[in-house]
Amino acid sequence: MTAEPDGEVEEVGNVLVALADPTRRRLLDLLVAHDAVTATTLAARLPVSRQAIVKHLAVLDAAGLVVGHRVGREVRYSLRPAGLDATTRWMSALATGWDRRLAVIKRAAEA
Amino acid sequence: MTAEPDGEVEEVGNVLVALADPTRRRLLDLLVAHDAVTATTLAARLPVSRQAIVKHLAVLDAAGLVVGHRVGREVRYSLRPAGLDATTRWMSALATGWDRRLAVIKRAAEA
DNA sequence: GGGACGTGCAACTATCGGGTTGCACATAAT
DNA sequence: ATTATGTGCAACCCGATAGTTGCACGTCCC
Repeated sequence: MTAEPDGEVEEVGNVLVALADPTRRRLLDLLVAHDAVTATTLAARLPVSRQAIVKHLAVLDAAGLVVGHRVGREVRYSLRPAGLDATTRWMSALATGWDRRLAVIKRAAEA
Repeated sequence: MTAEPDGEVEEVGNVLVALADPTRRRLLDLLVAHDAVTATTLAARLPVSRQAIVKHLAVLDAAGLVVGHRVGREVRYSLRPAGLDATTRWMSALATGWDRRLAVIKRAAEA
């Protein structure tokens, strides 16, 4: 009914899963502060091992929220703002959908 | 620095975790279509048992996305649109924060 | 009262996800 | 050439979670 581009729904799912983890959210915060940072550097600022960070970055990358590009022997990770777009849209659409639905119910209740 | 109301961040986390599960999302969709529905009814429309549904509804309730009120021997569940508000705000703030940050970086790169 | 229907609680299983350690490999730096 | 630093890969541990089944209890209907 809403004419979804189909792959969109899976993309949103990936982003939601990615954002559901607190360590991953902290990671994104760190990336806002310092762009193009290496996994090792990030690990120094969080209470988990570098490999844990790498796994998290892989999840964020799969969700399209982050990219890593190689510079010599190190890999610098950066944010990817466009990765949030679809999910932000999905979420506000959900919210307005709920509100509209609720309005209908309320109106019906008053009849 | 952003003067968060503190408990807000945990609330957002709960909502993100709740939305991360596909079955839970389908459940919310069903609730948009039919308000004030019982867990048994919902179970009939999904490929999982009633108890699984009940657990999911408990998670959604803890996240503030849903409420159940008792009517006789049955419990009817309804959406709770306000539960989305904080998370929606959090997310668009995140998006605009990223964009601003990116703009700064771009400007610096051109200098 | 007695069946039917819906809910609540508990135990149990199995998979997934976040985290760890250990080591091999590649790229700098001296 | 040797050392140091950073990445990549694999095996493993453990707690959380999505799911199940089974049964007891409350409530409506005849």
